[in-house]
Amino acid sequence: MIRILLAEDQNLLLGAIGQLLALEDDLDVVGRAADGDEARALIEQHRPDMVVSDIEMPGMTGLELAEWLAREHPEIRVVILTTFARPGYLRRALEAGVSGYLLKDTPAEKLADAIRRAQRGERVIAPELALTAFDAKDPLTMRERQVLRLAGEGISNAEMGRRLHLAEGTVRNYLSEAIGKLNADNRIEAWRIARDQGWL
Amino acid sequence: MIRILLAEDQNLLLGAIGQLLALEDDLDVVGRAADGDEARALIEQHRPDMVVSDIEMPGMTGLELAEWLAREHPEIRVVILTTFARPGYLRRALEAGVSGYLLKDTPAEKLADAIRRAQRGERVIAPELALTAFDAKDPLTMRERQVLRLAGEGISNAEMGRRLHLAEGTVRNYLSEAIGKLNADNRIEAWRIARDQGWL
DNA sequence: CATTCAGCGTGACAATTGTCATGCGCCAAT
DNA sequence: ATTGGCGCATGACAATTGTCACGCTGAATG
Repeated sequence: MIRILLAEDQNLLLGAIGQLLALEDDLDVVGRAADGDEARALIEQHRPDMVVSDIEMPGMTGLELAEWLAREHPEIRVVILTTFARPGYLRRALEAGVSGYLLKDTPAEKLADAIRRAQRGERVIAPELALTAFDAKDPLTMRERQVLRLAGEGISNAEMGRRLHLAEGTVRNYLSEAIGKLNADNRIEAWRIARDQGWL
Repeated sequence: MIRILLAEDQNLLLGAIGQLLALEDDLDVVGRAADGDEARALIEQHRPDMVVSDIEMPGMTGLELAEWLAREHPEIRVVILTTFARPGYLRRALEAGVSGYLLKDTPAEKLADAIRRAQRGERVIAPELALTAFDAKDPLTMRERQVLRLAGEGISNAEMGRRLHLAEGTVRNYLSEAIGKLNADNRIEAWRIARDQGWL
């Protein structure tokens, strides 16, 4: 019997796959969490064999959860289940030692099977992603990432300077660096590229 | 027996709620589609009592599907099931005469119930949205919408001018209009506001 | 049928954004 | 102990973006 904890912020999906997995007789869903912090609490309480988690959740993300598990409970396997085929996410997940990385458009029938394979020690990666895993490495520095994130929200250079305690010119410089590194033509394009790679 | 057709591009969710609904003995899932066009074909074929559809799908969106159903098969009820609490989406859905508008973070248990109520003729709206339905109406003109969409992809004014066969100054003007109407400070903020309202 | 008004289109000018050269400190490799 | 590279920080200058005043059209209103 594989004891599973689910973390997924979309309630409908949380409930639906919960029921789906509960129908399998070798799987037992011991807990359901709607965000990373709740997941962590339930993990301490139930000590499941495996955590199946979304990435983008309020509070602690699935990647942070995976990294925390690798440190604190390395015996608990992790399967990431996400909408986003972002290379940077996969890379980070693999670096956290996850056993699986599946996309939410996997057919439902395959999920239980993937979980079993992961539990047996196999590493289960969505085939669309297996290739792209090791292409580009994040070239951004912390400062560049900061300004890019803010730029994506439509914040002006002047305002960024104020928030980060930098001269406006400095902010412009980081943005320009980022735009250059990402081969973009402006901040918006740069932001989209970085986001799609999972670098923000 | 309520005969249902599901349209949802996230396969996992499509399969999971399909199974979930099939467990109810007064509900029958007669077809599953992964995009709007497939949904339309299956509707012609099966003539379900109700269509449960996502909004953002490749090809024909759920809103377009709802509008088409209102014209071609007004007897078929529509329930929209989406991630996005965007007022503009709800408004448009209601104008297409849908019977329900639910968010994907509804607990799974409530879904079947909402479907039954919708089938009985009730109009089921996610409570978070019931209020916001009739606040702001889309103030954008077609041109403004066009340039805003392109701006959101990081396209420069010059390039937009080329694509739309307009002088660069004209493009700048539409953007400026849009920024003004939306009370934004720049194109990015304007784009985000419009998108969050469901106006793009 | 005159008038008003909204949408489309434009260019001049102002403000913001992007690029580049430069300097500083730190650390790792010679 | 140097040297070279990288990240951080800045300002001058160039390019792009944002604002405004304006003209044109057609549809709606009186």
